[in-house]
Amino acid sequence: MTSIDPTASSTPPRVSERKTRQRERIAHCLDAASGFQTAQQVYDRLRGDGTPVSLPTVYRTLTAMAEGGELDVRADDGHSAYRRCSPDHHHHLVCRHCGRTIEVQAPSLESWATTVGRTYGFTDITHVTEMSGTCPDCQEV
Amino acid sequence: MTSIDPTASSTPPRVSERKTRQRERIAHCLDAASGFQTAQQVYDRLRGDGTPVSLPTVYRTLTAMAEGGELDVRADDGHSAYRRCSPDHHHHLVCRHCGRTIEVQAPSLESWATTVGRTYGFTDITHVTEMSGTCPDCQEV
DNA sequence: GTGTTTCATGAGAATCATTATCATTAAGGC
DNA sequence: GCCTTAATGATAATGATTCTCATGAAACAC
Repeated sequence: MTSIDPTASSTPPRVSERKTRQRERIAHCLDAASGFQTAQQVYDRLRGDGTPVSLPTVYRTLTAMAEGGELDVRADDGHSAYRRCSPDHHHHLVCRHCGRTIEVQAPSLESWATTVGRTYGFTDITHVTEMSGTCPDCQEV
Repeated sequence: MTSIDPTASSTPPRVSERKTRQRERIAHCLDAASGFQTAQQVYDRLRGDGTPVSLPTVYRTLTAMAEGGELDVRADDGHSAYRRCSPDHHHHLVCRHCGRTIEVQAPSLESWATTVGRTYGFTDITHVTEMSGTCPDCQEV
């Protein structure tokens, strides 16, 4: 009944990612910004640059990138904001005034987190640290 | 034209917080849960308990509590989720399966964050750390 | 280069969480 | 108990995000 026709070309499930101009531009827009951006901001910026793109495409692309681990997501008031994030583990130091973001490596934190987790019987520990402060440029009054 | 009547009683701006049954119940609902809850979840739960409350009230109360620093906010997919959070500084250890949350004190982290921030010229450093893992109860297969 | 397949895009509508409006209710102080 | 005023609830409105489906363009085979 449910036998599969062996002559049929069994197309393996493919999750291809076609390279389109829109995706390139969206990725580039995220690279250029140092902080979080909402989908609407990315959209406005691209339209301002003369890149033809639609809002649904921006949403789709951002969501896909976030699922692929390329982006950090944050709740910014009622809506989501996205930030480029290198795949290797690290932490962030964010200026709370201008939004400038610095990625920080912190090997000592890794072992610390694992130790703390073990204390409570937790395994498979991962962690995220965000630091906020005032950056040098924003300290001048 | 636009002069203000000096005889009018100049009521000073007051920000009082009246104690109502709804607010008590919402706060209690947050205390009872160990993890994040959305406004809708809080609403459903209270209605299930027979507490008469409206969705706008839940939203208003959660927003007010979050602004008052009593709650943590997180983007859960498209909507916001709230979690009770004691006012003194601490960190969280969250089970990624059942959502159970443990608050962890970590004095050494404080000085570490400040040091890292200073390295980059940042001042007034604050930080947030979230650890995820598998709790003992969820490890049994 | 041309044809074919299939995924990505865009325009618009639809969905759904969240917020605003406003009449009504009930705290808190007298 | 009365008064003032903030809180609530019902409903509508807002607005971000997602869905639908027809069209356009990559990727690939020939």
